Amino acid sequence: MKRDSDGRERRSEITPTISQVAKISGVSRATVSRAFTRPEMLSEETVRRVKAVADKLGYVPNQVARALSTGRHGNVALIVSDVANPFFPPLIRAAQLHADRAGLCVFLGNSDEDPAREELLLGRFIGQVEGLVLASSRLDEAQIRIYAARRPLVLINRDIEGITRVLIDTAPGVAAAIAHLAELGHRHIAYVSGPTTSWSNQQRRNAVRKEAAKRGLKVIAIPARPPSYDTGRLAAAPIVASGVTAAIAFDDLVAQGLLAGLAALGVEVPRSFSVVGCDDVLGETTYPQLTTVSARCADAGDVAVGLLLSQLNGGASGEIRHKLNSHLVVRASTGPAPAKRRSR
Amino acid sequence: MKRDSDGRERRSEITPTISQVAKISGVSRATVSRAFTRPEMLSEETVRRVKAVADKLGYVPNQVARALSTGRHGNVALIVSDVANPFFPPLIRAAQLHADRAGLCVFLGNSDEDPAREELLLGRFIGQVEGLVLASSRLDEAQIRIYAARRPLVLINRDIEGITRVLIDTAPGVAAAIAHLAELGHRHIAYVSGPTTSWSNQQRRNAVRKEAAKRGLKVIAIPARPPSYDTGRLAAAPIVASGVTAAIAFDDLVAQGLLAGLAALGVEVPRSFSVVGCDDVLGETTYPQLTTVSARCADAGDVAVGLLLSQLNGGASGEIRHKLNSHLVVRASTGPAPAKRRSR
DNA sequence: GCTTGACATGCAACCGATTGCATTACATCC
DNA sequence: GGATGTAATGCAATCGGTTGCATGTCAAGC
Repeated sequence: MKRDSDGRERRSEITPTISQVAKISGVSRATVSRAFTRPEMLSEETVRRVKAVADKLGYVPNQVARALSTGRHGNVALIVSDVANPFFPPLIRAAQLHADRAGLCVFLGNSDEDPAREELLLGRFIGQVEGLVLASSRLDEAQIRIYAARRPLVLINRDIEGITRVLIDTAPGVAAAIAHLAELGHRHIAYVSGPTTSWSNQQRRNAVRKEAAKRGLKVIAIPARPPSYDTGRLAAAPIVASGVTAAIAFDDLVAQGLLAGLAALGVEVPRSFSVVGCDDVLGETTYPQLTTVSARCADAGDVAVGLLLSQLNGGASGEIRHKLNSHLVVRASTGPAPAKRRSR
Repeated sequence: MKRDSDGRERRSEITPTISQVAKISGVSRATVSRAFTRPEMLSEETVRRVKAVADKLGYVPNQVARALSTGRHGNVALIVSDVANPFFPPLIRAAQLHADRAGLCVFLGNSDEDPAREELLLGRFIGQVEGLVLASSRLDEAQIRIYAARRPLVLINRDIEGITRVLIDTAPGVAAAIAHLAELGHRHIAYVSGPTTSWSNQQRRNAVRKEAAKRGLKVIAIPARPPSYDTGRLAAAPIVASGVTAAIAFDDLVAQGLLAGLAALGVEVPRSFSVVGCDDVLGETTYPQLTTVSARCADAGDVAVGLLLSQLNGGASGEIRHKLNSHLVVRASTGPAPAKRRSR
């Protein structure tokens, strides 16, 4: 390596190495190494002397070199499909926190819903992490299996047999939402659906259908694709036209758009129409405050990292399929079905 | 290193190394290395052959080993004060994207507004990154200088002399907002203020005062601390009581809360009251859509990484104080001052 | 035919740690 | 006194790459 050639290298001159510490304290490099990693092997006197020298020099063991020799990097990677989607920040935050407590650094990757980009990131990360968490991965199963064979890997909201995964099971919450609407007198409702390929959307749609059938409600499906504020807003017109008195949306963003669309059409919520969201990431900040299904996204991040850690520590690597249940959070966007519509 | 001793090591056996590729393609390790880093030194035929073998084996150069030998890690760190604050995700996303394009991996740190935690993260990152970006750092100046001496470092919304920094200058946008309100006939407005110690809040408050004085508007300040949806909502009552006809909030979250508070009080926006936000992170998803000052937070992330990169590539490391200007985005939460109030 | 040089490739040292296996010194025990 | 054990430390290989400096090959030039 050419040194002294530029600013970066010059900087590293003032970063002391194990050899310098060894020389100054008059011991071998091995001893310095052990003073930090296995001090019980050395005499107290030696440890004290070496550490004193290290302190004076400002020596800190080089993580990179250590990783090369031990294979332990102290890093994990988290790849999400879109940092800016309000579903992810709480998840990221929780994952982060858990990793921090374990002394691990977190690489964050943003796949932008693009499998190719996701794989690129994976390739860059895999060599410098101990494990990976993939949230809402769009990669095909075969690819995921290849990476999972190389490093411990945990999936969030992706259901692949044999790979540790955390699934947010919104079915109970959605069922509760339908029950809630039924009790309020609604007989005819809409499901504003998300991506057809999404595991979450399938879950939610099935839960809506099942519970509605049980309660004798009629359900129509109106798409909002891709799920966003705008597609939610645009769904308002067909929904109102369809004559339903309530709608349950694929996620909070869609629900929020729907709320705006309804307001623009002069439909008052919850007086003349009820809206239920999903994920509970915006609920308190909409007007009216949104009744929604709590998806516990923060828990998902926390649990995923927890499972990863236990796998790293040689925990059982058997089939783990962790389900997070959900519940309904009733706020102000749902109310009794309007009489005139109900009688229709 | 003891191999075969546990799952992790066994896994790494199937991670191909440069030696395996070299052996199979019948060349030296140096040649394989060059096939990836300096292919122009080799014959086309050799490069093709080596790459074919590498592809078949799934070989990817080990970043850690490369970093050890070159001193270049290919990583940068981004530390923010709160991932979950809507201001940051767009910033993170943009920073991420820029780093990605440069082939760099991003460590994300979440300081949770805690200087001690921030320093802990910094210590963990510093040894394995080429540079750092600190957004809204809470660390004291001396600490920041120490780290900046070890690695290229860029600050966002923190103004420390001699350290490269990106400052989001919201003054022009705020001034435009005041002008906008003045033109709509408002004569008496409120500034819903944020944290007193915040650089951004100081900026914004001063801009409001200055422009209002210029236009002969009266301004009162109503605090919303800490800035949040809830404190914004609670500010609605005193604001309405004060008799002003418009308010400009410290950030979008506060503005959104205010919107909700006003609606709860039966005050129609924008018919009888106008609201302006700041940051433009929620504007399109509120109802009514929020008129707000675009703070270009995404640009801040992008520019910060850009500056970091140019510093890494030996660019001028002179005093850089990059200001991002702002502009007003007019949506639906502002309108003409109500006649009855104006005449008051 | 021999020098010259460009081009392609290999050799081996190096980056900064960790760690299995000596080696040394000294105390203990028979 | 010599064998044995144990605690403290050093030696040197290793992790997986990069790179300065040979070395070898072949065609062009004289």
